[in-house]
Amino acid sequence: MERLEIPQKSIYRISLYSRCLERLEANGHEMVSSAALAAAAGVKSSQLRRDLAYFGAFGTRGRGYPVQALRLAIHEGLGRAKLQPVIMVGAGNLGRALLRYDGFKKEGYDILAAFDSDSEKLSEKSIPVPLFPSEEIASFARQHHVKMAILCVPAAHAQEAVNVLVEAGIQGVLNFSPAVLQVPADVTVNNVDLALELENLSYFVRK
Amino acid sequence: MERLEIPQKSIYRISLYSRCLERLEANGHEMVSSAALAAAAGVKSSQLRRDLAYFGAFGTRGRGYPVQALRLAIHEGLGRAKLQPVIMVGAGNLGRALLRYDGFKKEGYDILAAFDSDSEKLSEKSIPVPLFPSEEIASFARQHHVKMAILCVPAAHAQEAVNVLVEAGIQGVLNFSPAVLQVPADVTVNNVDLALELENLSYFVRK
DNA sequence: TAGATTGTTAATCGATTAACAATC
DNA sequence: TAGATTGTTAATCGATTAACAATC
Repeated sequence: MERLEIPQKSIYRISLYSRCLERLEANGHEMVSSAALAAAAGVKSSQLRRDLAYFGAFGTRGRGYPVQALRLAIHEGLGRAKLQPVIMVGAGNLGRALLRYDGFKKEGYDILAAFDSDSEKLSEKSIPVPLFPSEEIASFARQHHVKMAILCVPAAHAQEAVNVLVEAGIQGVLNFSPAVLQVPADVTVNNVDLALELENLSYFVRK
Repeated sequence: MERLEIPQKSIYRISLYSRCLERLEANGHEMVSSAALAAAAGVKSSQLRRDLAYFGAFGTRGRGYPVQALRLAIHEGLGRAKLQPVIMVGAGNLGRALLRYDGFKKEGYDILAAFDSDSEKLSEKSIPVPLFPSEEIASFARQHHVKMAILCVPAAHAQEAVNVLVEAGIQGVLNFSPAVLQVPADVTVNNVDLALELENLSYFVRK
């Protein structure tokens, strides 16, 4: 089963199933049907079974899926490298806000350091990680084997910032800058555009 | 042209085009071709033309689109209510972090107040908006005609929180809680799951 | 007119879903 | 065995793209 052939949308859902399985396991469930797990994840049961089929056949006809074994199979299948080191690029309002958020660490992603081109910010005290000038991104990433970055720079500087990241060997970028980024095919960029999300919501709100 | 028939993915892209048009306009461009605008937004030109067709025909064959008129047509077509009031529900780490982010206001979304069920947090000083107990959500939303909310409560309390929001007449929820929410069909929930995004990225990073 | 580019159709592609044989 | 539920196929649905006639 070639990993790269699993569609990205399936990968998202499978992570969601994993989270539901953790909760079921914590509640002492040993087996779960595709119908029950799908309901917990908010999808159709046929979709769930199809998604799981990318990893092979783990269920037992007539009985369902073993909760723990399925969770472990998903972890194995996704090849998730827990405790993945991450760097934050851009320490403006959003970057600093996210640095204070503890949800990343809880999920196993450790933000090692932040970088900013504005040396004024280097004296900023309210940040829970070391803050370095942008020039040091490449050497730091190589030294600490960092493969993932969170990008929070102004839109106007996002492309040049991501160029530096690519050059530094970063392979995955979580981009909060409202900009369309060009990267080589072997680098993945996931965009989170907060203003766009609100704007989209407002379309569906009756005036 | 019935608004509700435009697919949500098109709505997202159209907002993106709008942003690109603003930049073109600021740079003094009067006309733009579908090819150039599509390149700026990172999509195919045929997709852009198809998206724009939902609003009618604004281009001129052989010449392209008038930048300002197209931007205005999009604003009109999306029916965007700028300066939309918003409330923040949940003032934990992520909620407080986002309250300090100024990107929402810049885009015309004004966070009027935050709500939390933990009365301990009510004395919290580092928040730039008033913080009230959760019991006051409904009366506040009605009084200030709030139709949109940002939800940042722990997963375990997300469903009960969104129930309160629905009851209070909220029609759009930007949900940062890692939970699958059930809402009536006339309420829109857009999910932003930061941990899921990082987890997804890590799948595409070579180990 | 010739060149350019839209608006729109038809073809393609990919993802979702229903259905059901396999089988515990 | 009878009932339940998977794994998988085939049908459906929806979104993307190529292509091109219309037309500035």
